[in-house]
Amino acid sequence: MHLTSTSYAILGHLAMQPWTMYDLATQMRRNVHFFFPRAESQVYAEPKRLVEFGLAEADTEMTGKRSRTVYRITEAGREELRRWLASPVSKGPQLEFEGLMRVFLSPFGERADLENTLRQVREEIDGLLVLAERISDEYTTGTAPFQRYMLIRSMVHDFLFSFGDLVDKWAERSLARMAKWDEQTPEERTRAAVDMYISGSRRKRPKLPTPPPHDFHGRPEE
Amino acid sequence: MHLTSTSYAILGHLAMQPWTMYDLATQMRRNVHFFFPRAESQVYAEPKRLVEFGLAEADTEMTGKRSRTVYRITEAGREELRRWLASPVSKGPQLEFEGLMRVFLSPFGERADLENTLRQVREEIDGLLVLAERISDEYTTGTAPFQRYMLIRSMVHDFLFSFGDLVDKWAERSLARMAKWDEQTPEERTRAAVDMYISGSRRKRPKLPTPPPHDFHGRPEE
DNA sequence: GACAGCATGTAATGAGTTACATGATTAA
DNA sequence: TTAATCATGTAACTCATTACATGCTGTC
Repeated sequence: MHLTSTSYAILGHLAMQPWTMYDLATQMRRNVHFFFPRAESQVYAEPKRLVEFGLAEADTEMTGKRSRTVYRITEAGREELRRWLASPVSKGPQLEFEGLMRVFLSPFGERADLENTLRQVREEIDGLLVLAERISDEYTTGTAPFQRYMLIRSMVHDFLFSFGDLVDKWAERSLARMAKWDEQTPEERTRAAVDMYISGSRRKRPKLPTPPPHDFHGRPEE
Repeated sequence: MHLTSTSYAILGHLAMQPWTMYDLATQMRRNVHFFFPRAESQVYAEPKRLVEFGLAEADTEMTGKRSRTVYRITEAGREELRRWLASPVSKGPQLEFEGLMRVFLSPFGERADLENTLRQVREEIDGLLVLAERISDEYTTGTAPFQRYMLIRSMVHDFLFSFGDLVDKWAERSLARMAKWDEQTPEERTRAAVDMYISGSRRKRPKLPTPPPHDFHGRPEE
């Protein structure tokens, strides 16, 4: 039996309480979608594998004519989950950010394209921010379904909100920087870029010369 | 012809200057690895496709007995790149963070496991921080090979450093929160979690009741 | 009577990864 | 002469995605 981290995500959800696959899909969307996205078809495939390995069991009930299969974790499943949680993390945070690739390559397009990209990034990240806000409300007002895990969920929320906020603020200040370009001399623009590098640095030590200025497309200026 | 965003990443690199596939792999690692990771085998497959579509051309030279194939972009390639840069972003930032999944599921394991996970996260993110620092130095001292793109590269750096810093700081403060648990009453722990939710919120409005406290494993306390 | 939501899938496809393989050149 | 780096791949796989398909149930 080979379990992927997707398997453990599902197994972990079953550790909270029994769910139908439909519920599992809903929970995955709500809980982990923004840092562990999986297609629904995956979510529908995994519980069967877990049953196959004896890590979960299925109970089928009837709601009128329609069947409902509820999956629940077994003791072996809990054991396996504990084992996994004690094992080392297999990889660090992976980011896949096409928008940033477009920023990186923006000198080969129009300046307006970069503005559009940054605006689209802000729109895209709004989904995360809205969900985080909603869940935050639920926990603080005591209406969240898993109130009992709040200690830990608040940590996850902390990360997610920080991330969403970072993306939004970054795009915002990048647009603000662009807006200033017109009224800046080439030297001022270059200076601003250097400052960016200096402020985004752990050891804040003084940096030395200022390189010659170039414009948006990378052409020498002055 | 169907180009993926990987194709455009390679095409975009060729827009800077001609490269061998080996160089391309090196550049991808240096420039975009942390927000657009691709296996080397991919990098070696793409240029051939670009040539096939007339977006790039290959020149083979000889270094002694060994052949070197240098790929360069064509006018059609630049055109296609411009077209892509003007098209809408296909997806927002995708995060895949197994470590956070482990945090989310930590109530089903030991507290020590969570500590280990957070420490491993800090170790993992160090690679990004180190690279960002190195490149930052190059640009500010004027020794970077693509100094002319500094205006834009500083935006990319801004994001990347902010992200790395966020991950590191988040793991750090989470460990700090855990360390305090022992000397806190259940109410204080719960209060701290609620505060986390409130501070990680865009509209800072007062929140209402404090729900009953639970311990790390989600068991009711007091 | 219609529509949103519940519930469960399959089939085809594909992009990308892992692991391996090979040999030349250059600097220490 | 040994190791690092240059240089270029292939084969097998696998995880996951997209798109589609079906039909029931409860509510407005």
